[in-house]
Amino acid sequence: MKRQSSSAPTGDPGVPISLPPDLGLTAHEGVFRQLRDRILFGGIRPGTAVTLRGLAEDLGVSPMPVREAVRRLIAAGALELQDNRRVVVPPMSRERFDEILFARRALEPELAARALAHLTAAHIDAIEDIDDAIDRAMKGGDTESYMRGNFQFHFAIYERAGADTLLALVESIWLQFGPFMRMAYGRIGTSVLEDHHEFAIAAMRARNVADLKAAIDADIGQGMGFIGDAVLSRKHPI
Amino acid sequence: MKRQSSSAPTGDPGVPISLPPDLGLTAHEGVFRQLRDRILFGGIRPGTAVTLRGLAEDLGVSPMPVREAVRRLIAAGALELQDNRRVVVPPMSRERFDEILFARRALEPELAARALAHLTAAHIDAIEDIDDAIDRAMKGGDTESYMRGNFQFHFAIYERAGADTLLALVESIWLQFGPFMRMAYGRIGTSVLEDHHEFAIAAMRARNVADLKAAIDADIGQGMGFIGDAVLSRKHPI
DNA sequence: GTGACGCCATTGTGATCACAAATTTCCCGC
DNA sequence: GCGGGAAATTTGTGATCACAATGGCGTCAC
Repeated sequence: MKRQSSSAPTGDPGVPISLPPDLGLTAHEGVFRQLRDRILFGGIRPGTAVTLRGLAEDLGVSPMPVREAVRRLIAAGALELQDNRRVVVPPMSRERFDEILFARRALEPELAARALAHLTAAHIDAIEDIDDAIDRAMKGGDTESYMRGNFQFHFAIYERAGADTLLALVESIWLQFGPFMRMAYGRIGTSVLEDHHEFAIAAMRARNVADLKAAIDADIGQGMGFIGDAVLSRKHPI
Repeated sequence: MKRQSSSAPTGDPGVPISLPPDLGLTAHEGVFRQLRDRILFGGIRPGTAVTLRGLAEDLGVSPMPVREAVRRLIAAGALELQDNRRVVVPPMSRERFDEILFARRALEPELAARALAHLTAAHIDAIEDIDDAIDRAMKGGDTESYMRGNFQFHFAIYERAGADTLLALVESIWLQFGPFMRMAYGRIGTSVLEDHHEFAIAAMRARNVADLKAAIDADIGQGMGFIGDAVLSRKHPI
């Protein structure tokens, strides 16, 4: 599926700014991934409006592919279309936070369990490398790298389950609490975190399903507890 | 949010066919609901291609709002965009079916449990009315009404939980197995069904959370078992 | 100084046009 | 009769234009 001829009918040189040049995917798919990453890793603050034309200019495309990407993200719950037709990252509430926590604990340990049989030693080594990078980012206070690493750690496991339908549900959930991870880490810092990734890696090496599910569950509880404390304690929950 | 002026620039009378005249929602929202219902209640056979222009003509709008509605449904997993750019209802596989079953059992009993506290006697009466309608449809062999009733029964309960995030996940899941319900009932008929709705109603009246969760879980197991037997036993799974 | 009213820019929505890829159709050659 | 390739149609994708609604901003009255 090649990209269109990028004719750039206007007189300007037509240089896309932050979108990778081509890569053989459609414009709207590229915009979607770019936008998804921004949301997932805290690039968009909750409450601030996102405009189609603004994003289109940012990414060097027409508003059209942006519309489709935004529509997808709205369907995933990552963005919200307000009554005034403003598009924003929806605010977090105690109720919504609780639902997200429940869904994560209901789905992610199962996904990890299903992945275990398909994980080779090489896979586990790669996952441990990701965890090492997370540790370095944590020590260095690099919030962005920490969040990217944490996402990679979890999904490197989940992807091996070969359960795309469940994976899509979990991705949708991550998109909904992603923006608030950034807010939490920004407020408190990453140095105080102690995740349960080591336990998960040990359980994977030991091929122990119960321990792996417990480690993932504990990691979710710890991480979400941290976010919940930081975000929901505010007077104006935003 | 009013609809646009519907100028109908072509010479034809411009009569929308199956879309309700206005109702104060955007065209793309109307198309979305129409299309969602078709998918949910078996109006679109898996594997058959859905074209943007074709649907637009059917619904009396331009291809534009159809694009957005289709994009939303693709994001929800209800439709699939193949490599050849064809849009279809994705086929069912044993693996995907198993994931859907797991997700339903993980989320729906919880949703029912959370709804219980908010259910008034009047709500339960209304739900029982829906179940009566289901029984009539079942006796009469009216597959369409049965499916609509079954959907209404479950979501009349789930909606009262006030858990929109979880509800959206469950809606996405229903969209994915809906088309195959029709296939199953079409092959075997609705008369042999015996759901667990009565037990669920009794548990709601008794305010018994555990029984309600058990009834919903049993209903899911029975219904999905029926669909699985009918759909996955085919030589060509489609 | 302060409030309200009106004007203008911005924004999402929908329609139409253009284009390339894919599919179908049709015709010719064997 | 039957396969194969070229032409024509169909289809998704992207861009541009038009429009109504919303928000922002300045101005004027008091």
